Amino acid sequence: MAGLNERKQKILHAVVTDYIQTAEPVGSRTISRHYQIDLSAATIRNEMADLEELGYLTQPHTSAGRIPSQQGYRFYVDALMDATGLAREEEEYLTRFFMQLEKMREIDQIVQQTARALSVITRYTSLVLAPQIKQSAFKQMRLVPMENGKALVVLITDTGYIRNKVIEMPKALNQKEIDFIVAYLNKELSGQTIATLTAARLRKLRSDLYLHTDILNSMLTMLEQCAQNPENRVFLGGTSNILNQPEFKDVEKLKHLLTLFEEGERLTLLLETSMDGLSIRIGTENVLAEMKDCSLITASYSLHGRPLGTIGVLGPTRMEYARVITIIEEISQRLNKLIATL
Amino acid sequence: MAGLNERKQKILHAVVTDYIQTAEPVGSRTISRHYQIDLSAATIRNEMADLEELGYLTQPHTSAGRIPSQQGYRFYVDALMDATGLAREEEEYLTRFFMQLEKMREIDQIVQQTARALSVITRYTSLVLAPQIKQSAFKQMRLVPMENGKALVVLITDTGYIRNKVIEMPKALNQKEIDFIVAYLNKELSGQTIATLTAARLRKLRSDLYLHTDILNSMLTMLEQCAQNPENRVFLGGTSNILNQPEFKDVEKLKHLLTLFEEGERLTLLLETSMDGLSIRIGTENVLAEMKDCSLITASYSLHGRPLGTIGVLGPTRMEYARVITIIEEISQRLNKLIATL
DNA sequence: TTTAGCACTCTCGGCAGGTGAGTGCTAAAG
DNA sequence: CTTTAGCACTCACCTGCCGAGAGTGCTAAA
Repeated sequence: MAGLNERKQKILHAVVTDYIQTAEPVGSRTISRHYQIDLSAATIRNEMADLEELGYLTQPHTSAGRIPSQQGYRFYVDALMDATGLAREEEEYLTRFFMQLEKMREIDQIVQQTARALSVITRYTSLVLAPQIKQSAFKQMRLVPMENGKALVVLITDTGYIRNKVIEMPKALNQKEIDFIVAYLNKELSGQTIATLTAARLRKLRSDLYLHTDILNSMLTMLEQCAQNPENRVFLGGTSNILNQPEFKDVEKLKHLLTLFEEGERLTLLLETSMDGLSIRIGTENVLAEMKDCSLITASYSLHGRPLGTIGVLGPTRMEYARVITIIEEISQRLNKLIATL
Repeated sequence: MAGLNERKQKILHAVVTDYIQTAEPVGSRTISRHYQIDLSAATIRNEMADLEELGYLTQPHTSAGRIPSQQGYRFYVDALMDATGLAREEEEYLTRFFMQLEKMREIDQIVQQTARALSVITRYTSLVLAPQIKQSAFKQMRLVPMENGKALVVLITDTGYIRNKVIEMPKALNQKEIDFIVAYLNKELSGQTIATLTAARLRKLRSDLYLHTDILNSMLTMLEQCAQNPENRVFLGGTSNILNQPEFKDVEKLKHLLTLFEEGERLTLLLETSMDGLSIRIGTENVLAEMKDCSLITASYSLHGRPLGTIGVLGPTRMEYARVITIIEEISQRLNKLIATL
């Protein structure tokens, strides 16, 4: 498998690079002229025939140039690709962008804006997965009395979520009682994730606060809803960018992708399976059939080492891997820093 | 202009109906056979030639059938179209959907879900404009002290927005002072829209509460942000539905539309100009150049007679006008009722 | 082992011819 | 005067064909 001598690697590198730029099958002549490989077209032809037999290249038809196969891209990404830095204008754009972002305190907005920036800067479609409320830790919970027997429950998590819910307040409570309940809940729950609210734990809370069962129930209902309701956590950016790729001039393919983009649950699942560091899925390495002609590059972002969500870029298999990887890693790092300050 | 005798109207009606269904140019034979018009194809041909000369029909090329012109659709919508009721399954779907919706109390979610339902049921792309915070009236404002010198401002509007902002609390205030400030603000502002907060009004508030300038400033900052920050208020549903329309098999057209879909500000502007009852814009009647081959049907929804936002359906000019209009009117009415209960 | 040369293959664009749907016009029928 | 049948005509679309061009594989020489 790794049995590619240096010359073959050079040629494969040239083919991939060229094809990524032009989207046209690459011929032997092109390579011998445009790349620093001092070999004649004929020699390169022989090598390319070998590379095809080994599975790294394919021919769309007999008398066309070669294009990288999925295996070819994989080898390129694993062994050949040269790391690139951020371009200066990219760097500046990001700095400006994150300065804007610091003003926002709510994670929803941050995530949505990140998706936008990611697609603008890469010129591909971006997918961003927001943190799961369920896996977020309590920071604070508050109860705000309102008029006509209602009250507002406010929940703030360490991941930057602020969630409100209006509840009925079964009987009038004075401020002292409210303070007591809230203080108790905060003491008990602070720092724990919502998912750890097991039935046993709930029983304990209920018995500790047996004097205020009604109001406690209402507040806990909100938590349960947060734990159960799987709200849409995926944000897209630059959907129209796929139309710039010649491989998607076919309307049928497009339809499959655009339809997928509207299926929040499946996208969530997809991104949840990529929560560990950088991941590159090429073509059929993607589980979703709709993405068999695409590559997806993802990186996770985290708070205190705990992974919260994923940012990703989707493009054709003919993607500018090196550039996108650099950008994604940069953004995920900056996002980490930002979230730590929430 | 209105000089169409009954026979011509019947024929125009038949052409539009047929073309809406098939998307193929309609020939004279088709009409004479499939519609209750007891005329030979030849007669219909003559009438169709007249209709073309009058501008209601066009021919894609000399020896093809006729398709309605923009003017043809306009006449159809204004005079010919027969009103249809909701299909039973549509009715059932809507009832079920709005029962779900009643559980949600926040307007953002309601609006987003409405966009989804609208696109599912019409099988076109839907656009929904959420109420403007600025034009919403205060219901309540609250200040919740938090640890380490911070506090949470909560704003609730009559349109169902709940907005939070964490602010610095300049000096420690006791509960009594907080209660006083909040009570005063609520008394002063209740029932008024945020946009009415003129400079003069703000001055009065500041002088009335001169003892608490710092905290007041922080709270008012939030209101100013609500008034200024034009957040994205447009929600889309069923974007991929445009791909089912044969008129959009051309990737270039698609690109223009999809790009437009990402431009929130322009969409907002578009929908804001349709805030009065039902509106039907056919082809170039739409201001946006990207929509010159589309029709947009919109209806506004309101609270106590005050229009809050718009729901709309976007399709090709060859749209099922009657069906879509019925659905849009139904949904906007149900939405009105729902919002009144918030 | 590399390279030059050459025949071969395949795509693509343009062109010709046939087909079919639908028209406009004319003249006869009502 | 209106309607209808008939017929020639037009145009899109499909098919097959041809030549050009790009690129290959193979062979034989360097």
